[in-house]
Amino acid sequence: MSKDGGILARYAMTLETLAAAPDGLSLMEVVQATGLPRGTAHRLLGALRGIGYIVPRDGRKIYVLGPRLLRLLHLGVAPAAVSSLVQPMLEALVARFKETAFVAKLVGADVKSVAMVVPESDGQSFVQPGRVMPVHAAASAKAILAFQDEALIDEVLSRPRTRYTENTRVGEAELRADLEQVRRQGFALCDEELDPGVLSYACPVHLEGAGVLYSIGLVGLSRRLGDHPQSEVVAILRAAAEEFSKSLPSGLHRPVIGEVPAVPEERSG
Amino acid sequence: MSKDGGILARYAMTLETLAAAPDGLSLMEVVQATGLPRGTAHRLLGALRGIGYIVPRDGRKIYVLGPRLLRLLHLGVAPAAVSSLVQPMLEALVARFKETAFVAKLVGADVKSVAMVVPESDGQSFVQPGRVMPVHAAASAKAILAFQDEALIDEVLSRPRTRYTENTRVGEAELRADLEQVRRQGFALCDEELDPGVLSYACPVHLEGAGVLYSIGLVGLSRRLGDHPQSEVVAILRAAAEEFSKSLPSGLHRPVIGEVPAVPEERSG
DNA sequence: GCTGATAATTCCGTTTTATGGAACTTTGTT
DNA sequence: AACAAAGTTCCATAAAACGGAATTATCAGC
Repeated sequence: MSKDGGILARYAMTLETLAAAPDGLSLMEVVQATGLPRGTAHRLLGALRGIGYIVPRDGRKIYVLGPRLLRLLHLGVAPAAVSSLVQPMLEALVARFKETAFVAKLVGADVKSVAMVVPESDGQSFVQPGRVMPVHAAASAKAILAFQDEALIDEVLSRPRTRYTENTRVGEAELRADLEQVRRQGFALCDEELDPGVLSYACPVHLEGAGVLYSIGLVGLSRRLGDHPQSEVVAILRAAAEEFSKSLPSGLHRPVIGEVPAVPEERSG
Repeated sequence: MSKDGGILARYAMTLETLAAAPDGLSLMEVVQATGLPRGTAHRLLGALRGIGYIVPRDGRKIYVLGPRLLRLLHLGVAPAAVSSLVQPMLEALVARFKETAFVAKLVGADVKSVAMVVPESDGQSFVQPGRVMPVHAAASAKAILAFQDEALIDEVLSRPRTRYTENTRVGEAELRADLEQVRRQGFALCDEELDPGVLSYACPVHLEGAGVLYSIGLVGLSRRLGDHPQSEVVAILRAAAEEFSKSLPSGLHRPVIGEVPAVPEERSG
């Protein structure tokens, strides 16, 4: 059977066929579109479903691209690519709070700031997109890390931590508690943990089906930013995160509502 | 030795390992990160490279995610997601020409309009969002189709074609010549081929490494739109296409050389 | 340039898995 | 209920993956 590509060629073809179909495809539609034999197409779809690259929609016979693939694609996108998307949102935040607004992204096991807008009033505080945020002392990093899987969290927490200020939290148990709190509350807060006198908030950006890869936040002097009620800041950041999420090429064609019951069947073996 | 996942599990693992490494990984790094045997990892990387999912960087021994994955991302993006992005650009075009401006996207083997802005003066429009543009009689469709691969062009040209006006081109040879001209000139022009008295221009949007999936164009009455010199219309549409391309999340992680200036300490959180 | 270590690549006999046509089961329709 | 169409399972055959070992390329340091 050796056509041109290798064994993966037909998987890739199948994925692209599904990607091109806004509402998903049934087995027979895939067969027609790809020219694969029925049994073969069925097996390929099963294998793709097995690794979460595609997902059955609604009932069980219509397939769409799945969350795992979406996440992979997001991870692969260069940070700079999103900066133009979020610029207007960040500017709106700055206009609202007169503080620096920024977006951070998970890159490998680091969290990097990828876009930032600074209020005109304090021009001295310049921006360094690409800066790696310390995971234990930056709200932006905690907001993202809290929603990663255990393996990544373990890896991150196994690294050495600098005590930047007397507020910096360096104990592993402390930090795990922080992350738990972030998960519960839906936002992260760093109060002079990185720089003295500086306060920062960050909200995770939940990508539909792809988990959390970005956070959006505010930084400013505790004296000023602290004047705003926490609930107000968080509410507005949450709204911005939601808007950001929607503006990203997140959603695949159809909302993947149903949960993915990870590896439901493993029979016949 | 069939572990839990299927045969694809290790490919997925490899892709995710690479996705987590913005600067790419060598074979041995992949081996270390995944625990795969050397020979196996080498073979997997070769297969992934064979289908364009990963790409060797610089020399030949560092692998990063490839353009074909990026294309998958764009294909999977719901058309509505881009409309907010292009709205400002379309409005600028409308302000400039006082004609309807729109963006079309390749969806499967069809070209659909996904966003448009109509000049206030005339409430009438010739394009509605979601409308499938006939591939043989719409500049927007030709601008996209011209840059697809032969298989897709063949498929599209094998379908029946309606003769909308006496200018409509239905002959296969004619249409192939049209596409060739689009490739040469970098834009498509339909002069009363779809609706009598209506002229339309469209330029392809070239996505970095992902080919052409969108076009951006103008439609209007021949009498009015025809008054503008073709070179002027095309130049401005080209500029808009370029701007659009840059605003999209194109670009996978790049062989960025000037990496992390590693600023010692600065404020932020 | 020589040399020694490390990474990359190729080899190849063995074993596992994919393959796809056909048979079978489920689903949906008149 | 009967029929048609889609979905699923079966299975002998053929093909490809497998991975350890051997080979070649790459690159230090001398």
